[in-house]
Amino acid sequence: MSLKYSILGLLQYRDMHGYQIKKTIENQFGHMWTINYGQIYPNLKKLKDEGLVTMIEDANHGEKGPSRKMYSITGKGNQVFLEWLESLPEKNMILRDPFLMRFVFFGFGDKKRSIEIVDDQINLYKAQMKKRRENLERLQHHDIYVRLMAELGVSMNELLLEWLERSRKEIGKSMKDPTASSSRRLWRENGV
Amino acid sequence: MSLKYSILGLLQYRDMHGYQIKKTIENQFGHMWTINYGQIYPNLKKLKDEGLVTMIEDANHGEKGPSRKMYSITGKGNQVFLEWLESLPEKNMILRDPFLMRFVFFGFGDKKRSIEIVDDQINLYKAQMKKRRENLERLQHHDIYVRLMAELGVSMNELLLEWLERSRKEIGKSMKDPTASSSRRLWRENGV
DNA sequence: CCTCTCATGTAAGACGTTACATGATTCA
DNA sequence: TGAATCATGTAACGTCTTACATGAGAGG
Repeated sequence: MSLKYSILGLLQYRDMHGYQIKKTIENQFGHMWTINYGQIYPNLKKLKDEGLVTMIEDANHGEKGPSRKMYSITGKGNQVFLEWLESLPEKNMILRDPFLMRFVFFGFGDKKRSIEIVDDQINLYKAQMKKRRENLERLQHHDIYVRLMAELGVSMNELLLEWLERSRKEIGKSMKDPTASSSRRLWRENGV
Repeated sequence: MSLKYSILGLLQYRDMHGYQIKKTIENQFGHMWTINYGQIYPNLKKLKDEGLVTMIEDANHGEKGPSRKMYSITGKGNQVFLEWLESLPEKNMILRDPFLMRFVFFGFGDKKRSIEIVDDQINLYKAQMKKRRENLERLQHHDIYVRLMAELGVSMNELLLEWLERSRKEIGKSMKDPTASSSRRLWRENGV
């Protein structure tokens, strides 16, 4: 997996603790990824065992808030990171979306309900859009790679919103036009 | 998970066997999803045990090729499917991409190598684009939902290609311009 | 006072991938 | 003759999610 390497990548910028790693991946990279502690902490432990990072208990932080464990990348970690960075990605993009999985089958359900669900998605992406635009503004003078990633996040969001609005209209149209829904049979006959 | 429900959805169109279900999900829905037999067959078994589908050994197929097991949706399966279809999606879109995960860290590696890896992605999406456009053409008179999904697949592909080409140029620019790479420090100071 | 954010972790279970086994047919 | 496609399945392994436990500080 690449989480391991992403952690090593973040530690190139500076030493970090687990909580910070999660926040950075989720908020700095275009708001495109999610990760949970169940992945972060075991991975940090493993990286430490493999000698790719070292851990420093953050003693002078102990007074206020919970104890922090800062991680630093080692020479070996650096080497492993660079090897990964320059290798070709093992896999293609993976996309999973419970909404889109439903969407394909909306022809079998109630149109009004479909529109409600689409509207829900529109609101979701509008909220996300706000975050992503703010994030992009904040990154204006940063590392071009991080900035480009943030731009991709915004562009994808825009595309999705336009597509959702268009889909909403087409569903509305098909509610009034009785001939539009008869195409199900064609697919049936077409084979796979 | 939604694979279970996607299978029920496909069985709304017509009876299918496992192999066919895989092909349909991969090729009919915008070439956006992948699935493997390790998911399909256990899921079919489970659906059968739950009484949501029934299995008919395809006897009159036995002469040529391996034995087929056709699955039909039951009344109960139909009911469960419709409940799922009209419920709100449990989760947001999940995107994972080993390429994008590398991309954010290209500032730490060799620029020439980065461009090679970007070029590789461009070729990959160009090939995918061809498939997706053909798929869309084939679906011209089909179910609007399936068609809209295919359109989304093409649009996303286009967006990704444009973004990759632009990124390629920007990496090239940053190779010549020494001031462009100094922004790493800013992020460091910015906190998380 | 209550909620949010900060901070670390584990255990169980769900989900997904890879690799293997098997074998016929079709097409170049 | 060899590769691709059709067809079904399992076992082992890896990854991811969810739920839990714990506790302090900040701000409204």
